[in-house]
Amino acid sequence: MLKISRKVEYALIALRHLQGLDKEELASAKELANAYGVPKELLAKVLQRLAKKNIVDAVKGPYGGYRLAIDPENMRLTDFFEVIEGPMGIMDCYFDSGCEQMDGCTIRTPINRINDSIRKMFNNMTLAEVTH
Amino acid sequence: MLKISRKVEYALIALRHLQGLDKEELASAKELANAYGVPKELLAKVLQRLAKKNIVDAVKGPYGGYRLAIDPENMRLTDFFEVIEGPMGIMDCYFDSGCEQMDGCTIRTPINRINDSIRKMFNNMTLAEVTH
DNA sequence: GTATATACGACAATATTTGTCGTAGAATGT
DNA sequence: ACATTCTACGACAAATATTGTCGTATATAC
Repeated sequence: MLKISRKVEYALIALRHLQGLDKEELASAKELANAYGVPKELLAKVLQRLAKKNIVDAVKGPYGGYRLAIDPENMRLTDFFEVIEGPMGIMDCYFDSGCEQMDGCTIRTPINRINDSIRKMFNNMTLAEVTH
Repeated sequence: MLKISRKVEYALIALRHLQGLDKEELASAKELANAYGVPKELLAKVLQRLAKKNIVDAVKGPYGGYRLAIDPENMRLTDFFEVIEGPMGIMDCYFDSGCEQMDGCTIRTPINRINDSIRKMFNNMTLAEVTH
């Protein structure tokens, strides 16, 4: 329960690496995958996702790769997580969904309070706190 | 990400119900399952787990069932969650495990900080806050 | 002894996550 | 022009985890 996914894990590792590079310096998916023993294709996909949201810049072609596009100090952990996975909630019914028990469910409200607490917590943390 | 499981959900619903009963009054797994439209066998298993940990009392035989054995005010949410699922951590490497990247992993420390924050949060909440 | 409940392990079905593959497009160097 | 090396992206396969079911044993009430 309450696990973060590999994708998030890979993203954090990659970002931490990018953060250590000189400005403008690039690292390719292949490079990163080799360096950390992580499946290249999957890591690439995660990076593509981050690129789409302008968290990293992607440079195509030979000598291409990725570089950090934002200041980790200014990125809330909530937002970061939600770029990679969907919306973050301790229960599905928080955001969607075809839950049948809508009426019989007696714990929705308290559960949502927990949800809010977690969100609040992640809202108060920046990406920098994880990537160092 | 960060979802609680059905099992926990069912447990909370059941406990909330038990809390509404008179002291000594019992509710059977069947009753609860019907009342909330939840698979009986699974709910039963969860209740058995709670019984084993003396969170509820189990009474066998006809007219048997379960009743609350603790005061929800005195039960940390962390402990409750961990009765039903295993140890709670945002990443597996927190508690076990056969993670290969032990050396290459650069984000273990910060991730553990997050872990601790979540645990701290749940430690400061009681079961009563969810079951009302 | 029969009916009804918990206890519990084994197993099946489902859903989710993780990982792989194939193909296309963009930039670079020859 | 063309080969190389990278990103982009969708489709699919494999692995894992969750959820749900079933069978059987045991305790209790009547």
